[in-house]
Amino acid sequence: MVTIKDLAKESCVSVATVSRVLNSSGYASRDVKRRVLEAAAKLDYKPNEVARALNTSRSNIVGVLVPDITNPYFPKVIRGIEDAAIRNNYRVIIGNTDHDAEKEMKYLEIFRQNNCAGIISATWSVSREHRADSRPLVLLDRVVENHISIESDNLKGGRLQAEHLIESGADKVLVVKGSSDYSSFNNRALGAEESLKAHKTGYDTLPYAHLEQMPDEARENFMLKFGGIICPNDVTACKVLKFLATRNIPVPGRVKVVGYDNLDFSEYVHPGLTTIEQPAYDLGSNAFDLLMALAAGEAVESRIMDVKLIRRQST
Amino acid sequence: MVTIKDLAKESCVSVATVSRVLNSSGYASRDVKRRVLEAAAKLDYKPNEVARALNTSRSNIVGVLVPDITNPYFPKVIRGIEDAAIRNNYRVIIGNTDHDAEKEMKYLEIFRQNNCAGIISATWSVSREHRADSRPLVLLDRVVENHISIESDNLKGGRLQAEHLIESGADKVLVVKGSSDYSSFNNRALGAEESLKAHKTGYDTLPYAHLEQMPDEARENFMLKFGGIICPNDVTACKVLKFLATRNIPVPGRVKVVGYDNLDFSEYVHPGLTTIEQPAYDLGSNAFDLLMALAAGEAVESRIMDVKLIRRQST
DNA sequence: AGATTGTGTGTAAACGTTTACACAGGTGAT
DNA sequence: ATCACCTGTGTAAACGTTTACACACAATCT
Repeated sequence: MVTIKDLAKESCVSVATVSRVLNSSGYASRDVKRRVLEAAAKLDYKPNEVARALNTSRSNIVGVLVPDITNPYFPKVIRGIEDAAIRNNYRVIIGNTDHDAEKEMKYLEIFRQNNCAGIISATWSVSREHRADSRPLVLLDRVVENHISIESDNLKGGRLQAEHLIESGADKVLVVKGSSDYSSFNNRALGAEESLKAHKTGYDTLPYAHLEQMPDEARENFMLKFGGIICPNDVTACKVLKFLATRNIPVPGRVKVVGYDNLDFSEYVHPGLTTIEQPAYDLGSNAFDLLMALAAGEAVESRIMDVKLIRRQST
Repeated sequence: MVTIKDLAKESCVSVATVSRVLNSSGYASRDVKRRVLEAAAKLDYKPNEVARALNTSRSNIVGVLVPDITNPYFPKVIRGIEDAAIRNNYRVIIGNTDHDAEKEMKYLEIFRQNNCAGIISATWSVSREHRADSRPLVLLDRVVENHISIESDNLKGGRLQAEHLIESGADKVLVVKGSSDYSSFNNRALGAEESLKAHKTGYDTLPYAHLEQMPDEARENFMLKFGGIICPNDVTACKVLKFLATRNIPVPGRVKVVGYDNLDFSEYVHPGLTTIEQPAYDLGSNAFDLLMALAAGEAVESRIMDVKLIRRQST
């Protein structure tokens, strides 16, 4: 491994000077600068990030916490973070928490042990434990008092879902709910209910978990009471679509279905899934930008990103 | 941050002794052991991984290279790696290479700068550049001479696809090919063709890229020449399914479709996709185990994992 | 002329570990 | 009694950086 010492020897200056030239901090004469830079190029010098992190107590690694990378919503978000990170010469360590507070804490500890520069978290119980830690933190898709967060406009998304169904002529609507642990799911349902009430459209709500455990016969009968179904995300919507197809219930003829997320494969199911697009990738890259601003001590504000309706054949 | 020095002070021994106790290396009296361990518990000491990595020139981070985490096949693999890593007190840094050799090199450099313990790579051009590096390397889903690799049995998978179609009574079969840059895709097609020949079943092959750019009319007519379609992966299969549904071609009545991967959503498309399941998660965790064995200097051999047919309604 | 300021460079400490080496005391064999 | 060896502990160097501090010299100001 070629170190700063090799450069010092090669260019006949001290390591301090080399460091200063490389980081453009402090003074250096034209000639010395040239010599150091040439030596660095000649020896193909790359600074050791570990040594740097040790010295400055701050690595260029950011920790990212997600419930489960296997959930198809997250890869895009992560890719957004990763790309932004690399552009800024940062790396990303991902932790899957499985909604488990203990795993979260374990990862937080790991991030600390690695002198991570900051944390982006899409899971829920962090904030309390995080208080002991002074590392910058950006919350993704969940809002907690006194923390910077970034999310998409879930209320609006919910409203769009409902309005679209109403416009498409659905008489009575079923609002399928996601896990109530997440503010994002709650807000989507809230937005939808708000619109349905405003338009005086009849509706019912039901957590997906309940729907799933109903026997097929009962589930079919229950669903047939509605002309439109609002789902908390596309995965759920696809399961609903699948069920309806299996029971030979025409979509959108008999019942219309609208999802949320606009996952890649929502385009490929049949009928194509009408859904709300959230800018998953941008959510990730903006989260990273916020984190950097935070780390730089800038005044930053939480951000809400816009969503839009994607019309397809399921409505 | 509580350091080894604090422990030394607290338990009235030198830092060297503390380090030895903590790592169970070298001697230590019963009493000293107890005092150090108690101090560590009392102060909630966690070793700083950066300092350790600097000293030993080996961090407990492994680098993972994938083409694109957004490709739905990879999250499972990565999750497998991640879980195995955490179990062994390792962390994972992921790099998306987008099949770009330059990005690969950049990530390899980054891994080096971070004193990474090893590399798991699912991309193609690494091996040549890697030679300068002595870091342990495990190749995933691709085989290269003189490198340890792990993959699923693509030849067998291809055979299973073909045999199943033949059994289901498909007269003539279309083998849709994936990118020829990947040995995995090539082997799948090879296995399929092998079986088709053995059973004297007529077939044709076509890269998916070609299929995709045909006008709808022509594509329909072309597809209707076959009773069965073999796809290189589930994403492709879903696109094909979608096209057939749009053109009102009955599946499996008129044409049967078989995919490869058994992604989560393959169960939720309609009709449910018959496919080959590869153990993505286990591929990942086994890759990590191989890497550890390699790093420990053990003699390890490349591994091939079994695949199996998942029957659903598309055939 | 002397004081002040700006520029350029080196010395050495620090970050938090691990580990080679030295040394001391105890045990058992000769 | 001498030697060898094992056990237990401390000192200090090393890993590759950054940076506080000191110093030297030149230019500018009074």
